[in-house]
Amino acid sequence: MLNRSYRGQDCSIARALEIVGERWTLLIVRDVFLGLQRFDQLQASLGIARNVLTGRLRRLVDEGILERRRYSRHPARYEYRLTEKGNELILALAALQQWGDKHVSEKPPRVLRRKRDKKRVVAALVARDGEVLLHDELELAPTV
Amino acid sequence: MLNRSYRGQDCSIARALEIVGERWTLLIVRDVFLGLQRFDQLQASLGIARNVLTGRLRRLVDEGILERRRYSRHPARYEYRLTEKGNELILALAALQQWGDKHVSEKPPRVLRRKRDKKRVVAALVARDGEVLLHDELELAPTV
DNA sequence: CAACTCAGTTTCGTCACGAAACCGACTCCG
DNA sequence: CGGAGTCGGTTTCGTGACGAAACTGAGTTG
Repeated sequence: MLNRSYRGQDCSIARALEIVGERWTLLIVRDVFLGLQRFDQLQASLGIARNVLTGRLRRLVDEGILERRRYSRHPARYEYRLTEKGNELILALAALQQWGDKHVSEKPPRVLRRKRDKKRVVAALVARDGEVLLHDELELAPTV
Repeated sequence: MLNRSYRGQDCSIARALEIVGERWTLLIVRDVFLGLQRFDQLQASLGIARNVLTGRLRRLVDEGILERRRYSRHPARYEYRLTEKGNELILALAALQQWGDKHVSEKPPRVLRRKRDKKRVVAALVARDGEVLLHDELELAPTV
């Protein structure tokens, strides 16, 4: 996906995709969440071209999704961490993962768990009373 | 994003993004969910090049996310509907929207509501006991 | 019968991407 | 003390996806 904007779209989905909708970007966030934090680790894991990785990391840092921190001077070496803003993308990743598990993967290779007791965790749409909803009970309404 | 695959990635997120991670694709799904179902409506709403829209719609139909149905013969005219598989992407869209609402939009232009009582609905990560979780309580574990 | 609608297709130039080589600072090994 | 290796990139170059706009063809409307 290009970094071009979706001009004329007054929509949070479009705004979000302008930032994280480029090719590779969400996979980089996934890998950093999984613990890969250095340039060469990411490059090896993703098989992404190095110049493209450079660009994506720079963009993610500019947008406040990743934080670039030096873990060694002499020589200067850097690693990337998720910021709070970056961590909040986990929900979207989980939703995509669940959809992929159900519709395109044979066997889900990874599952999301609660650390405390290792019980499975799912992404869902919930009302304030805790009810989990299906799509036909939903509507997307403009705010007035 | 290109329609090229993320080769060598055994990951449902990557699998999902191979299908819906191309530029425009998720915005098309959003618009169809909002009720825009004809070629020219989508083209006008998105400002997408017509040849690109043609390709995206074809791909979405091939993948079973949209269904192309004739609503008029003489002249033959078609509209696009979400399949069940397509409807299940709403959760991922909602997650992206929420992230965009919080981090990049000034005022959320649209909200997700329960049809029945118009109460707000949110995407969240929930354990089986109904507890809503934050990212630091989560881990992504390989299935054995 | 001319203008308009709808759902595309064709053409063409540009720009983002992928591959691979290169670079500079530093460390490790013999 | 010299050569290989590591890390985090940058540079170069060819290809292919995209954007813009014109065109098409079947049918409808005034």
